[in-house]
Amino acid sequence: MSEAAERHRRLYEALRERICLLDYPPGMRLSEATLAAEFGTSRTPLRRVLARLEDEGLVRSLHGVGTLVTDVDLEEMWQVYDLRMELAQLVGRLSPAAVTPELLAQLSGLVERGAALARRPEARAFARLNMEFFAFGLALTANEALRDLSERLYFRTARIWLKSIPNLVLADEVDIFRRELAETEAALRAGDLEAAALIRRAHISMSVARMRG
Amino acid sequence: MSEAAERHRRLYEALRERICLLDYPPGMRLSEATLAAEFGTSRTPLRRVLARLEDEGLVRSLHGVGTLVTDVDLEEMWQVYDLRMELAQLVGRLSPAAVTPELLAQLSGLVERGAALARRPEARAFARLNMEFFAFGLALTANEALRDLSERLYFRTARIWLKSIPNLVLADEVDIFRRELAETEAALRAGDLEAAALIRRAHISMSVARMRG
DNA sequence: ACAAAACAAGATGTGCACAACTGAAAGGCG
DNA sequence: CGCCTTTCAGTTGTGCACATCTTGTTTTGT
Repeated sequence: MSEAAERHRRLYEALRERICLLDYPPGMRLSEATLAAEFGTSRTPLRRVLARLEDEGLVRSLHGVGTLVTDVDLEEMWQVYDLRMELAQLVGRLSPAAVTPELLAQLSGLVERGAALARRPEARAFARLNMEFFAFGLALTANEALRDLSERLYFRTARIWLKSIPNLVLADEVDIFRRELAETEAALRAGDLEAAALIRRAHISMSVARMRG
Repeated sequence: MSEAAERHRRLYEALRERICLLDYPPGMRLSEATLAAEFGTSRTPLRRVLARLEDEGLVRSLHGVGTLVTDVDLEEMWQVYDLRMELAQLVGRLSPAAVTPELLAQLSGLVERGAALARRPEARAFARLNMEFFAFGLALTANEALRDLSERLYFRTARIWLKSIPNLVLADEVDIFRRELAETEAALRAGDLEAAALIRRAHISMSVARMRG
């Protein structure tokens, strides 16, 4: 990968994470000049990154105003969740990947970190772990288009989950998440990818219900 | 919409159409300077458009070489078609729209143009009609994310259909397309959006089978 | 004659200066 | 005091010059 592409990916993932972890809350004004200075580039490559984030709906640039972090429209987000659920289930049906020992080992690592999180619950660490579990789920399908679309939708909705945490009981959420991890591990040990996908869908559905309630 | 955004959309749609109608065949080298001159802008806004096309996988920019129209990797495309079929079916289930008289009138227009196409079959006109029918299909769901994703995938695969036409019998394809239009019209007149979605999925599936065969 | 090196043309990537625009604060006036 | 106007600081958008890179050609040395 070229040096320019490398930098683009680095900036893109950094900004996306800051937005999705609410370091840059909805409505916040990002300054191209400031960000460019922070990352040690000029505005030009940075603008290339912001353009991508804008195409993906995470920011919106207004001439003369600034680049604003988009707000999450709840009604639209529930629709996105509807779609995410369907895509999650498709992971089990479209080009399912082989369940390798490496994959199981990776999942065991997540389970362990889930246990650590239960001992000392913390929203931000939870959000990160959640992201990693999502990335793990993507590895279960070889359908690249499905992975791309799922990722796109995930990062589009990731913020509202973190935003809902104050209204929920963090410890309960961690417990539920750990159960999902355990269930997923059981399904994968049995080599049943479709079951794992259904579990994922079920948990997304229940998570939405708790957030809406 | 701002003037800049308007121009962006205009350039984007123009280039996307040229790529998908094979005016710009895979492998063709686009010159930023030439395109900018044609559209009467400088390279800067044009590069913003090319960046978007690159993020969507339609072109690829190589430093020192040029901006190349991507080739369609068949194995990947069949995966995309798998996904398109699922999304097409979802249109009937996720936030189905109301079947309005305007919608039916629009479909009647397409049926009429299908009849005209049958009298004088022509690949390019067929491709355009196909695109419009696709756009019509999107109007059947109110789920904006589903529309976005479907559109993305459609334009990602549109080229291989046009590329396969020489291996198929154009008149037969037109007939099949007209049958799909008629079936869709029947389903919508009955107010059965899910049936219309299933018909769409079935025809995508059969179309892929003919292209692969 | 051939191979390797140097050159040239042309492409995208970058940085900078300026244009266009917005929102708020300051100032003037009834 | 209230309201309109003007000014101003700050932001994104644009155009241009140049850096960097690739490829094909030309030149040169053996």
